[in-house]
Amino acid sequence: MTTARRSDATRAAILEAARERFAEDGYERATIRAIARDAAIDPSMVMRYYGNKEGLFAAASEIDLDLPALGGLPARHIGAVLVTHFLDRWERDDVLTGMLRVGVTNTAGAERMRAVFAEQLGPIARGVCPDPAEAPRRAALVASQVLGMALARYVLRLPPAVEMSTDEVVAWLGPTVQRYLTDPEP
Amino acid sequence: MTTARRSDATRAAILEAARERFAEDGYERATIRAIARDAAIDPSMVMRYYGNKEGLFAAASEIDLDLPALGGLPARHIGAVLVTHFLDRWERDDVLTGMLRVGVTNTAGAERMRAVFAEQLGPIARGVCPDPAEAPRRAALVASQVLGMALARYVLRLPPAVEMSTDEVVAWLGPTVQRYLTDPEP
DNA sequence: AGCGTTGGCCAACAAGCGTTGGCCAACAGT
DNA sequence: ACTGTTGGCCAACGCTTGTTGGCCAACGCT
Repeated sequence: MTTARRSDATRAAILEAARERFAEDGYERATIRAIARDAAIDPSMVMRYYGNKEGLFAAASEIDLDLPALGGLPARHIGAVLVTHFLDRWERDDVLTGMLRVGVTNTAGAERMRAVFAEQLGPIARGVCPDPAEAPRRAALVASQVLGMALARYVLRLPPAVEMSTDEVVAWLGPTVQRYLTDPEP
Repeated sequence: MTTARRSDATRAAILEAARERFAEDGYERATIRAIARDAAIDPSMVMRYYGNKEGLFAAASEIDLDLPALGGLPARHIGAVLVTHFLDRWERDDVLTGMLRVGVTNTAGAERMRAVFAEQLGPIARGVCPDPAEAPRRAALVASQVLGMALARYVLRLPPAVEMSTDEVVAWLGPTVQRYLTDPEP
């Protein structure tokens, strides 16, 4: 077991600043110098602790969608529950917005997103959709709608998407997600 | 009327190279030097003709979704027609992928996207949805699903989304878009 | 008290960026 | 043929970036 180091606070501060900057500015415009300034330390410390910018990004983008277990749930409510959860998760902090920003411009970021959805949304789809072999496709459909709304609402900020209440979003997207997961193939 | 200049070919070459680079790399990583190299001219020419990088981007991102007139169409096919058209438009060239990439990291890019969807998708929604006052919201919902699929399929390249045929995508997304446009509010 | 280890800053590097201004050849009008 | 205009390249500028290595103070152990 590893004992606590004196530098752990600094490491954490760097990571937090990095997450914020990556989320706000995307990979290229989030400079190590700006991150270091936010964390109130010298840029060289970032290098010392995380090797290089890619390493920092890898450390800063460990993402947990934190999806709920859907075990005892009535099958026909899954869509609404899932959309509700995604909205919550998206508004809790800006890690997911960051993932989206970085995934779009950076190869490593895109790879990370593929992994996150395959590992965390895939199993859920496998649990509820009619034919487990179709689970990846159905998960991708759900991802397309959920990510699309996140894009419109939190990144592009299309005014009508921003103005909708979370209840309205759930009412509109819930049935869509529900259909993608549980309806027979069209 | 303005007469043709000798430099028009160069101007066009720059614009084409710019579109490609912006689409592939996003705003920051699409450097003027790289664009000039692609167009086989000197970087300073880009400045001469387009003022600065922002001006070049503005000129390179004049976007036409080229949406069809839906006049005589049976109302219940609108969803499928629209999705089909978007897929076509998206695969015809990489202007839209570029718009997406840049819209995510660049303020001017996001602004451009808001304008494009408000001006080109808005009117269509106004024409077919029950209450014209709800048109912007419904257009935003359609945008969220269409952009989300584009994101998953052409930018993040989630494998299941890439592997689906266009027919399958239309079969799944068509009803969603249809519902967003014409169903009564939930 | 002495000494190795750790945490941190400073100064600098090479590379790449957007951008500028000057120079030269090819053209067009007279 | 002469001259003004246009199209183009070259070389440089000031700046920012990621990254490196050396130096110093604070700590923890014996």
